[in-house]
Amino acid sequence: MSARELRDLVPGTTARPIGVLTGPTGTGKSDFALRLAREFPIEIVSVDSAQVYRGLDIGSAKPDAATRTAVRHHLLDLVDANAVYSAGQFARDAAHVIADIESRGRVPLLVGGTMLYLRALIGGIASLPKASEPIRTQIDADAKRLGWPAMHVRLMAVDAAAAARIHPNDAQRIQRALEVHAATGEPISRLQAATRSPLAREFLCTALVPADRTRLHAGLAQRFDSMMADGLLDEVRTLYARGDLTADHPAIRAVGYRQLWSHVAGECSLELAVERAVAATRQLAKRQMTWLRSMPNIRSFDPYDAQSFVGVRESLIAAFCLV
RNA sequence: GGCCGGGUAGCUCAGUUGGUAGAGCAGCGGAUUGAAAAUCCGCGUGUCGUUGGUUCGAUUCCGACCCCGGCCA
Repeated sequence: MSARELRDLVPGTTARPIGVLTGPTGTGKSDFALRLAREFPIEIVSVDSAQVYRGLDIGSAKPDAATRTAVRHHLLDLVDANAVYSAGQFARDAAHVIADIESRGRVPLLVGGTMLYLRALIGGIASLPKASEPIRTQIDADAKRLGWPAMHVRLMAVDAAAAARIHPNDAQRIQRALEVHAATGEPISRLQAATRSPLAREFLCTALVPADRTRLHAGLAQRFDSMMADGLLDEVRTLYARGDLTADHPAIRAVGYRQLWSHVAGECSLELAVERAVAATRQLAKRQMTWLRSMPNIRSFDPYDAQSFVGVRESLIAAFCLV
């Protein structure tokens, strides 16, 4: 389908659709994107919650300097490893970067597997207050005293709709809902109901989804081994040696980093840390595939099928061709 | 070769005073709105090493055999 035909199908769409290449970790999304960039005037917009952190290079599979010189990449190395980045920030940053790329006559291609970020950009994310340390500290203190189920009861009193959706054991979401209520006086469920997309654009979503999970699992183990060979442990030691980071920082909670961190901290053997890291990678891939199954209008290809590149290219071409 | 431990879910192990068994991890399914590579929810039939015996009934008791540790020769 040409871009023009697609525009005809979607009344009111004036611009070219935005191409998205996603899929679980370790399926070769970046390689596909780089190949496409040889043929089209593409700039890559990373959709990756770990690659935004400076200092997380090997374990986040961040493209190296040579690759970044050859093809321009965006939304990498945005913040320090001690910072807290977010889906809301991503949606804003991505919208700006896309506008910038297009203003220069180039074509953005979104590449990555952080599905919440993708959803925040495509489907939008409510205008909510950002995280507040003082409020979270207070909520944590109460929770420690009363337990999270009691905090869930408290949430039920101020926001029954949110409480109904959030499990009494889901500390993270209970905390966020209480935080938003404390900061705004409004129930988070009401604010979320007003969600709108920051970009009034169509997205052409294409995914690399392995049909054979056994093969994916073998590939993930292999990829972790090669990250270790590339010096991942030293990278984690360097982060550890800074002294200002803890296991609670989002960057250190990332797959691979978290497990090696606990080894560096003397909590488990390297062998066990590696085994746990590889298992965590499999679990991440599984959760990503769960997101993918529920995403409408997405075209999937098997990364292990040699013909898939052709399909992915065809699938995205309406986003790349100028009209 | 002898003695002692052990052989139960993919892995590590618990348990059944005899009525065919359950935890953690892994795996699988799901949710997902500023931590999301996060967080949370749900899913447990497996020749209870093999084979004889006792018994209404054996994974459980007894015998033999096989395998894995350890000690002794």
